[in-house]
Amino acid sequence: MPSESQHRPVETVETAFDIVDVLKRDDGAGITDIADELGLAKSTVHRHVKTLESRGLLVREGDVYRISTWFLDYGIHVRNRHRLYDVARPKVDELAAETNEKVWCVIEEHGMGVHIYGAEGRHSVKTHARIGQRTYLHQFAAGKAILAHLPDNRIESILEDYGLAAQTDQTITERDELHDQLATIRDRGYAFNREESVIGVHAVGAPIRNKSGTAIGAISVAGPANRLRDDLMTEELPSLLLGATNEVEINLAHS
Amino acid sequence: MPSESQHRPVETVETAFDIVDVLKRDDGAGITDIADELGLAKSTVHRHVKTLESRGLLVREGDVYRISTWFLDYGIHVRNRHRLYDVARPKVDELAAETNEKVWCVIEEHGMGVHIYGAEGRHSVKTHARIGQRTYLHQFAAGKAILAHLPDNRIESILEDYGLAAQTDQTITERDELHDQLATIRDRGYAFNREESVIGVHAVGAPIRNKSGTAIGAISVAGPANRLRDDLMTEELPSLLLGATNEVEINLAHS
DNA sequence: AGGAAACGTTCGAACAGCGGGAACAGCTTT
DNA sequence: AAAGCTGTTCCCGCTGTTCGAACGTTTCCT
Repeated sequence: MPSESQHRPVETVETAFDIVDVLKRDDGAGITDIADELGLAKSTVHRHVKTLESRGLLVREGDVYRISTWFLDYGIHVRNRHRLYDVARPKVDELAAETNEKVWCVIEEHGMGVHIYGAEGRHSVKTHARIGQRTYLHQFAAGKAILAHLPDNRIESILEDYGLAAQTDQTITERDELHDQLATIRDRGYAFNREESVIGVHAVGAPIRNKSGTAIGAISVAGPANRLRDDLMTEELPSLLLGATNEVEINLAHS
Repeated sequence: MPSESQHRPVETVETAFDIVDVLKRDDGAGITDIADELGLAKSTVHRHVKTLESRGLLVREGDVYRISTWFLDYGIHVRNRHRLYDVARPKVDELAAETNEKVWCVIEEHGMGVHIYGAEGRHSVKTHARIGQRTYLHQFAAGKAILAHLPDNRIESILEDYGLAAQTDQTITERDELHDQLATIRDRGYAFNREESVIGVHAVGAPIRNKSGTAIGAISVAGPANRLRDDLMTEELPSLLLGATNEVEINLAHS
């Protein structure tokens, strides 16, 4: 996000979170492993780990340290306090019941899409996505719906920061094509995803905007490509989605 | 948890998490507020906040900084990777459907009970508890079920560390009474909570033990006191619960 | 069994870098 | 117009972090 940055970071804090990241990536590790992986002295890592452990942020489990459930406490707190969560959750549940597909609520943060709540429909695909997952905005329906409804300068700076990495061979990787699609999305008010993030999965996404028209999040419906097609994909789902997002926007304005 | 601790913590890391804690408690704050609350210089707080923000861990929202959804990512990761989660979740869902009450899966960590998954029954009370919530083990059914099935020395050290704080006027605050109850719980295999954590709420909890018999977590059913009583409370629910926890224990052993 | 390797842990010393105060800039308030 | 409040930047001094080496245990290997 920060294009330039003239500030000198607190390196000790960075190493602490580097350690946390290693423990997340490797799903638990010992002192020596961490030290090797980060190029730090064992004693340094040891002191950090003991500090984090004494705060309860890490848990020793046999011969490895793991991230503790304190992060779950922090994370759920963040979600519950988000202005969108309380308003969007019932609508997401409704949509899942109506469509029988997987429905996600996604918010924008630091130029990425974050899945904060998902509801299972009766036939919903066991999806790739998890709560908390971060995805590039150009790679999926909800993300494109958000991206299309951000101010132009933010769109540019996001594309500048993250580029257009491919997830499948259908992912948009050309700037021109993206801008064309964004214009279309702005026109009709919703976005499609045809195997652009996962092969075999289609999705429809619609933005949730604040009073000034800027997207703060989106709701999407995802399902198998062979079920989400024709009128269901192009007419029914968009209409259901827009109904839901409109309600959310109204409730959001009066809260 | 650490009764002794001869190690000197990394103070810079502690202040970083102190800041995170303030932002969680106050639900967002400015630089000056944080500095005042922690007794630090504004410049110090500023550097820390900018460091955390550049990592994406904080988000600036108007004139306050907030904790970001990265913590949700960390937290959900912790939960998903927990050996109990995958095994217990379907059983918790089943129990909620069978009993129509609120069902929780709780694990032990650092001598406290952490709610990692909850399922709504059709009539379930909108409960106090949230995912990620930490509760003293002596204050609720799942906690007492866990506590009863820990090694004696761990029980002692936990009571030493946390004491017996009251949550309601029914909470156990006497050591003798607690030990009596724990013995009973060990005998019959499950625990009751009669308005000990929330007035008007009863619950039944049963432990989930590993091969060596030590509890690693518990499952509980909670509901209004006037519905959870008589045979339902003392016979039916315990029997359903024990069926579920036994299955979980078996699946846990073979995974 | 015995030895070696690998682990987490402790210690002291050295200098990087963290913390603090004061000054600056932008904004609203009075 | 000026005074109050922000967040931000600078630089200096000293604290506290880092590292390497050595210790004590356990595990693995031959």
